[in-house]
Amino acid sequence: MKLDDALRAFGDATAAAVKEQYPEVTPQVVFEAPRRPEFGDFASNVAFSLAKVARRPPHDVAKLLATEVLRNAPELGEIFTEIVPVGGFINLRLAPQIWHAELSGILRENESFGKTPPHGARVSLEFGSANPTGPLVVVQGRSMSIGATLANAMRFCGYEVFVEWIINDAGGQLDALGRSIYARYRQTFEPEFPLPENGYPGEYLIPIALGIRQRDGDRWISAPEADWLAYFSTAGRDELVAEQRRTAGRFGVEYDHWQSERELHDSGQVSEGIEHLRRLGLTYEADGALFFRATQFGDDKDRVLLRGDGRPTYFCMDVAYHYQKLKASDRVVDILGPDHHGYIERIKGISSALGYPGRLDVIIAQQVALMRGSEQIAMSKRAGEIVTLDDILDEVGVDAARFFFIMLAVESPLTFDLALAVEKESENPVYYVQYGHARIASVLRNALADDVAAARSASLEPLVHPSELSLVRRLAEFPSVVRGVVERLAAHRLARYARDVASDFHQFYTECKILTDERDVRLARLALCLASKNVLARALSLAGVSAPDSM
RNA sequence: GCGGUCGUAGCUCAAUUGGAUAGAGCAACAGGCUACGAACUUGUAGGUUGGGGGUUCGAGUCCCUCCGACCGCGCCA
Repeated sequence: MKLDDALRAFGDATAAAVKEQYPEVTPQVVFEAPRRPEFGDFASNVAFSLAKVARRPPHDVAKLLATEVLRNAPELGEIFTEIVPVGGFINLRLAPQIWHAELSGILRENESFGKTPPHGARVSLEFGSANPTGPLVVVQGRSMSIGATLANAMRFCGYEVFVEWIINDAGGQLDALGRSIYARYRQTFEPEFPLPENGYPGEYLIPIALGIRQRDGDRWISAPEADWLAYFSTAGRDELVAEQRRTAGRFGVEYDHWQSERELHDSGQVSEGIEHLRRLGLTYEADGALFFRATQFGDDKDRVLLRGDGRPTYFCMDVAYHYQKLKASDRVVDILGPDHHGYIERIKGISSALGYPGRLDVIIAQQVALMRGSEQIAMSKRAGEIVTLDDILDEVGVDAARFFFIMLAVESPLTFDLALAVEKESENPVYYVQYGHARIASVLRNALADDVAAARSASLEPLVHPSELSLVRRLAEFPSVVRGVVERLAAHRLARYARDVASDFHQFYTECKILTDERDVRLARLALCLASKNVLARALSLAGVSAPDSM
């Protein structure tokens, strides 16, 4: 019998017992995994919800239900080695053969274990987006790691996922970029030529300026700004976006769509969004500007769509952009930086206003502070002291970066210790997990090839040691962990789970010799190794981290 | 001032949306390789979940109120 069937059988029997005792209620019997292993494999808290109706303390109700269930369905006693009422909970422990069946299922499904077949639901995910005015920095690394992990987990759960990047190339900042590059261009002729105020002082613009000089020589020196501005800013945008794409690719993150903000304006999608809001009666004019009635949707202020001079605001563009995304998807998720949380109400207001309430989730990825050991790394854009994502990848590698960035819940500020991330020691969680995988691979190398082949269909009966059963139980959690990651948009659970799997494996390894002389035990343990390796590799790959066979 | 997020072991963080005696890692202390990778593992110690009040069978989680930290409050993007 399978685990799900066993739990369903117990749930049905419990529901029947409740019906019998308290005909007026139709209970929902759900099971949760208790925190402490002593409480068994699963527990139900039905008794708590019945306490009021029953006019008896939860513990008595639990006790009654437990005995009733066993009386009505004595065969459950075979499947559950323990059915104990404790303080209102009904704790269940499953017989080893249920776990054996679970393990053979994991082996059979192999790489698709935990995977949900495509069901057609579409999700749009936007993350990482940065202004096209410079290289990507740490905070985008965090946003991309979380976003890409969520995207992987969603695909694994059968969603059709669109990963999007928005290029903020329509505002005044692009003019500032153009002027900054122009200044760098002029400096190749007159070193004293000043950088513009509110410009971008980073030296990364110099190569772009040199490129222009190489192509065009001195033809822009005496030209008026109106002639060169669009040319310089567009050239800068193109180069910098290409650079950002390259970094994202190096980071293992693939985007389905790079959406230019200008394009949204040029294609008329912005006007379309405005018209839509106008038709819904959600706009009004005041002081020569067009406002969106954001206060109707929880914002503390109405927001400007079109300025007094008729130019659309950034928010206006975002309305249009989200309108497109909401039309095309069943769920839309934005991951924004910490300075944007004042923006959440506004953007969620759009979702409701456009007729898609509850479809939009906005996650704020909190700040990342950089350390190297005990030394704090200052980052000041103004002084040009920027630590780029590329710098970090050079220093710690993709695996450590991807793993560190998803380790914490998004809403917690993250301190990224570069020294720790390269440490090949126990305190580095990436190596801990990867070591687990490499260790399994090593055991499998040492085993006879025939044994490994035979293990896939071997009898699992010999697996009775607590550390063996704990490991199986852990592996069996994988599908629900991935589902939890998707439902709660909580990528950190995957990192934590990978750690737990590695930990349970190490404990099993320490307590049980795998390559023993007894063939049936050896094969069963090799089967457990195969399943563990598979689940570990799966979890790591969803996180974008490699699973090495040796290190 | 208004609004948001947060405050959990010495440090860094979890806690399955209200469940049991709040859990991990690191650091500290004491153990374990004539066993496949010791990059591992076992144990000990460490807590009034910022303070106070409330809601109920039950609160780290929900409500109120203080304290503290970070952030937002443009016809910027």
